[in-house]
Amino acid sequence: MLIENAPPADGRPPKPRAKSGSAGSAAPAAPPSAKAPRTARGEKTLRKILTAALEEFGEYGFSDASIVGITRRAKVALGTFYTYFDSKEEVFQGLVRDMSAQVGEYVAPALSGAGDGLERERRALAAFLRFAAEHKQVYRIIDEAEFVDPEGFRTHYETIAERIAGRLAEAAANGELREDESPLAHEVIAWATMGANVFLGLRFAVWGSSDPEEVAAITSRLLRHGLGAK
Amino acid sequence: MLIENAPPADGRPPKPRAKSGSAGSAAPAAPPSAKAPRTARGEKTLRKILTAALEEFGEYGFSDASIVGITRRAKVALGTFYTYFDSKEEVFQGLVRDMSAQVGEYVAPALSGAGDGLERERRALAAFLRFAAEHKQVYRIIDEAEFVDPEGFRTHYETIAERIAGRLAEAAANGELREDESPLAHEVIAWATMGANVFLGLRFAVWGSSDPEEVAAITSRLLRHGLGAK
DNA sequence: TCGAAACATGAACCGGGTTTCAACTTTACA
DNA sequence: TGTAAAGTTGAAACCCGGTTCATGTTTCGA
Repeated sequence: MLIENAPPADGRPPKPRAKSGSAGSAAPAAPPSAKAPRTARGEKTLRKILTAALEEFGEYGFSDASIVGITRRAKVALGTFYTYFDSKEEVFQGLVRDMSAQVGEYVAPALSGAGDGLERERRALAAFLRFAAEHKQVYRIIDEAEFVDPEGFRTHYETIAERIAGRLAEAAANGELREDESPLAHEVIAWATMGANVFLGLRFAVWGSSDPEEVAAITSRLLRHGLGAK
Repeated sequence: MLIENAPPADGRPPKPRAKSGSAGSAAPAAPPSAKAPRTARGEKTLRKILTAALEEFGEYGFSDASIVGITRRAKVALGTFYTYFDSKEEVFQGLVRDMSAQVGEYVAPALSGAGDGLERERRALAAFLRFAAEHKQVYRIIDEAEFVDPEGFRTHYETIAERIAGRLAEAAANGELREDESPLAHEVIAWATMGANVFLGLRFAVWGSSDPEEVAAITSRLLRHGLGAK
């Protein structure tokens, strides 16, 4: 019986995992390791491929999506794909990092402006729900990253959780929050909040389409006052 | 041509989705459509295959998992697999339904006993976290169901959300909860709670291993009193 | 204008995993 | 004990999509 991710009983060779391209947060698109385009034409083609990949992966999911499908959508030849990416995994990774950043950029503006910490959190959720409704493929891709690009997936959520925790700490320092002595508290609350947001997005933006403001308002009351009577 | 699941823009043939076996909640294991074993020997073999499949999928994920891998673990011949299942997708589906039920059964006992509604919810979360820690493969499989068996995935979470919402309604009827006039409120809160629980499981039980009671306690305070000062 | 580097093309290669199947073994039951 | 049904076997057919590569085209700086 398995202990903790014990190595397989038999000697199955571990899957080579493509090393993550540095990518960083430079240009809008996410060019991979050492295959960045050197030309205006190349730049354009790369962007076409990334857009096509987003659609293809968003529609079919990773394994049913095909490179041919991507290049057909992008209206380039099959081989062109390999001018910019080493493998199917690699585009996917590029996409995950790109999309991850995009969510952040979309939500950021909601964080500035009037109101206390919890009010900012409310606006962040509303923004996130709007984003999810408008970009359902992105949602799917980030979810599937758990399996195709675990590192990217983890980084994505850890980053968000840290941001939330940071804001909580700030609000706490301002005396806006009830105190919770547990050292784990901030992190737990951050992950709880994030999980709530993600599932609300899935249910009320991707699957259904309720008013983001209303959903955010209800959740915000929950976060501020809790459910207990009195 | 299919109506639901609108066809892709181009003429790509829609993936045939195996019709879900009735399965129901009869025997412990989840036998598929019309291939249930008729013999003690068969029953045993089926169980071996299901156990092996759980390990294989849990370890490698759906697409990297292989039928050969499953049958090797189960110590049966490759062909035997097809005595019980029509395809790789079908075992996975069977597993999802099985695991979904298992989570429910594990958590159920925590719901009876002393305490008000929110206290029961706290115990449910603690139980869930224990389950997640002990069955990381299950966690992974249910997550991956979003892509391999969307219907099973959706059913799983809708069922849980309904249960939570039901308990909330009950607690509300008992006057235990602050009132929220919005008609959406119960459902939103149920999904928020569920999402929080799932992410807490991922972070503090699957990835990390914090004390379930502590995590549940923090979350419970959040749910009861909120974060607001005073 | 010219040449080298960047880019584009798509047929063919290739490997691996799913699924089939005909022969064989075990079980159930009269 | 006999035999039909249930179950088992694993080699091989089959399929399919990722990846390669030799050839042709475009870009761009000198």
